[in-house]
Amino acid sequence: MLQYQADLDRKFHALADPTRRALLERLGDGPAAVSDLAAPMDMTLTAVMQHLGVLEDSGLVRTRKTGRRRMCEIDAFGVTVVEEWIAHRKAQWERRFDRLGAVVSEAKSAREKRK
Amino acid sequence: MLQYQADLDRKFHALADPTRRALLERLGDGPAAVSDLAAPMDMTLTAVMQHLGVLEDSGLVRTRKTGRRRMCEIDAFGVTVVEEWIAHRKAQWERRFDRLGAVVSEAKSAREKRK
DNA sequence: GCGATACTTAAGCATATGCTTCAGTATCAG
DNA sequence: CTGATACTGAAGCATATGCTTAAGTATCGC
Repeated sequence: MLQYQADLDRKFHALADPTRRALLERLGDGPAAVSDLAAPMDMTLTAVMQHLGVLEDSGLVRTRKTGRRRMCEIDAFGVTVVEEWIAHRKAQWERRFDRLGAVVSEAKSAREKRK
Repeated sequence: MLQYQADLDRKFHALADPTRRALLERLGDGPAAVSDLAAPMDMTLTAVMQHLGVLEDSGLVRTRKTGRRRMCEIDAFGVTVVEEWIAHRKAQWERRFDRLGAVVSEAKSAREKRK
């Protein structure tokens, strides 16, 4: 549970940066090497490497070294926890709205009866 | 578009903290005053207020002052952008997997033909 | 009115984040 | 072999974050 929270922390944090989201979008088209990812970015290779480090630690991206290049790719299952957390929250809110709705219609039918 | 990115930044950042996620879960049961939210937390009221400030700035929570109390509630539409961003990414990855699948089956039928 | 309640504001502080530069090390290509 | 390429690692630095304490202000309940 503690580990679960830490995982969500890392994943939401990883997603909370426009550069990292751009990297994920680029990686959505397919695997790429660090320098390919860095080329269009307006910052140093080192900075991009650090962002990739955050993404990898969060489990959203996997990388492996081949020769002198490090290939990066999306870990498609990485976002699942995030998706599920949001889905659960929405379900909770909707249950509440349903109950509110029930109360409202009860009140309404009570008014009907008095007629 | 710039504003869109900043909005995602704020929302993902707001969600990247266990205390703030706990506040959202609590608010999922219905509106509550700041001190009610702070009571079960292991930190000062001021700290909880600051977390609520982050949540409100991000558009995930709305608050209004009634008397000396400040009531807080979920803004159910606040997460929509976040949900959609994730949905779009997943769709992108899946399109890619489909194309990969197509390539694989083309190669396979090419092998079949050679038989 | 007046003390208790519910925030509010400001300041301070330790740590984390997002960058940079610079000096490596490990491949690869000719 | 040798120079270019592709990272890697360590510092350093400005700003942001997550907290705290302390001193307000504005209701509320008796």
